[in-house]
Amino acid sequence: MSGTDHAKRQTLAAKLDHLFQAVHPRNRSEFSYEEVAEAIRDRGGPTISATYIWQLRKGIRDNPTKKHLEALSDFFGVAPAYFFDDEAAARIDAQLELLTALRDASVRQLALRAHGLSPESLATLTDMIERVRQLEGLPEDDSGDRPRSEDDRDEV
Amino acid sequence: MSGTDHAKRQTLAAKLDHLFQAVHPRNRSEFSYEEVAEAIRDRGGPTISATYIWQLRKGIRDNPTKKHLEALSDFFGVAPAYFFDDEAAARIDAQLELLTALRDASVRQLALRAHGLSPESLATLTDMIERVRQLEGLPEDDSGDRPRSEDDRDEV
DNA sequence: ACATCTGATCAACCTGAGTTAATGACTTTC
DNA sequence: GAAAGTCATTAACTCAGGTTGATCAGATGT
Repeated sequence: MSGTDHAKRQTLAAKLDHLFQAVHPRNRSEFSYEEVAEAIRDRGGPTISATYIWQLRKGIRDNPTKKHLEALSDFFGVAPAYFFDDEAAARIDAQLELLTALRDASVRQLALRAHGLSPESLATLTDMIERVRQLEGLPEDDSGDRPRSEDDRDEV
Repeated sequence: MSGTDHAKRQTLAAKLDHLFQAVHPRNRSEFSYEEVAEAIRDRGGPTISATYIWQLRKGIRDNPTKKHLEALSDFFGVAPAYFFDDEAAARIDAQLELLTALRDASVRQLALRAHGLSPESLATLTDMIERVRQLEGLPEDDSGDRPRSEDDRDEV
């Protein structure tokens, strides 16, 4: 809200933590640090130790090198800008949120069945869902976002 | 033109070199390494040595840390993505090229006078300029870009 | 209850990112 | 034309970025 300067409030650790939570294979828990490290090595990236990834996530180390930033952003399927620009991070987070939602098989099913309905019907249904959310005591939606799929990763 | 994968051909050194050439104060030559280092320190950035900036530009060192990338991109007035994504770099380069052109007082004058002319007249004039370029043996233009000014730096 | 495995955390260590100080080339000034 | 200044380049060194190996906590099996 305050705005003397533009960025930096969201720490690297927080962003990386968010990525761990948001992107991981279906019906599995988060990636382990070892898995991430190994996957990065395998796909031709630089060597990176599991411990170091942990340190970054916990905030013990911030300030990784260019190559490690590239490797991590590549692995999690986000642009390197994610770790710099907070605005870009917010935009990407919106997409990640969608992907997180789609990990729920029922939600996925619902989305698939909704495809092809008329705009009017969709609007009505969205209204109804909002009504139900209220009944269940869930938070209101305030995001005016539009999903985009640029490059599907195998894991989501 | 070839396109097995998408990025990385443009080295960090080349990009930094480009920045040095493109952005510097009017009627002055490039910034010295000491000037850049000092300016970065002064504006509250991390400490960075002139020698190191030189090493990065010459390609002796690539792989700077996050903080140094932020500092450099901030100083030159480009997004950090400039050093990562080649596509973003190309876009930003188009803007920088314009700014470089506008350092020439005559070109600036020409641009100002052209403002307000009808699209037809502008098209005709652009054609004529292209003709003159050919006569003078200058390279053809192949970019279909549109300038944008997002944030004017005091030096250009 | 014990053995084994897997993954997070800790602590000691090592390498390369980044600095400092010296050298040389090239101007400028008195 | 010698002195003083500026800036790119080199080489030697320091320290923080990053690794390795050990330890701890929980899960799973027998």
